[in-house]
Amino acid sequence: MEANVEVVAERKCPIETVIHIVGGKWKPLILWHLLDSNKRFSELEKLIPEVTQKMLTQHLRELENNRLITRTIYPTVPIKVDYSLSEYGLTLVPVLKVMCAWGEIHNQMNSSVRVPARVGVQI
Amino acid sequence: MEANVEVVAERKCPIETVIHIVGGKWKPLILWHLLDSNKRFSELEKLIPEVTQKMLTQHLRELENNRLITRTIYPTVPIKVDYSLSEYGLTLVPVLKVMCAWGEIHNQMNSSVRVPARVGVQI
DNA sequence: CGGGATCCCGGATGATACTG
DNA sequence: CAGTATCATCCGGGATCCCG
Repeated sequence: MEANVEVVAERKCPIETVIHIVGGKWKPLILWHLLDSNKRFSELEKLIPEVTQKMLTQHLRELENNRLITRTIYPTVPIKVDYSLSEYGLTLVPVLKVMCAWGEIHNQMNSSVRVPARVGVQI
Repeated sequence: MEANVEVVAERKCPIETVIHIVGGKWKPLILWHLLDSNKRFSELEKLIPEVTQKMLTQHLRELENNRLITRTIYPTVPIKVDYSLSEYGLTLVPVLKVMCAWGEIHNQMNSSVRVPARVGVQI
């Protein structure tokens, strides 16, 4: 990671902005767990067993750089770090809730119905 | 694309579902434009000049398979096809709106403020 | 404990040419 | 017009090892 500032590309479509910010493979889960309470690095590892350390670190960094989460370092030995939603991150919560609600409905629909693809209306 | 039904993976976090559905590189833009009105394939190409035909087709197919959009074929010569939000797709609109609203605010913030990355609170 | 540094793969994306 | 087919490329993500 060369530059210390993230280049915020010009996104004409604000939806893309949101996708870019919460769209990483593990970011929804991370935010999901932080929604509950602050979490240490090792706690997140346990809560999301499939994630590798590298990806957890990387996604936490991105969320941090986007100011959604706060990283607090306790310079004890051994070191302790915990992550929490920032004030700004909290403003995203309603958005996440709405997404969740729709996602749940969609999941339910698709658990019962197999999607018949490519129907293709003809006129 | 082998199977004609999409395997809907078990997603514990509904946010991931939404990301999966609208998170393709070009999907937000496509939906964005369809939000306005029905669009023909060639219209979408003009509205999103950077997309290749292949990717436009692919993402339209995925949106169609997820039932968010409807593909209507007019077998004229030359053929005419147009895409529109389906009824189900319309249920996603409020979600998109909320995402848009937050995304716009975030974009404005980041257009004026350069993000100072990795502040790292110490205690 | 909480990472960083490297190497690597596969799927996502792109470029180009062709077609019903 | 609205795609499909093929080949090339890029990059997110994983595996592994190392470090203060």
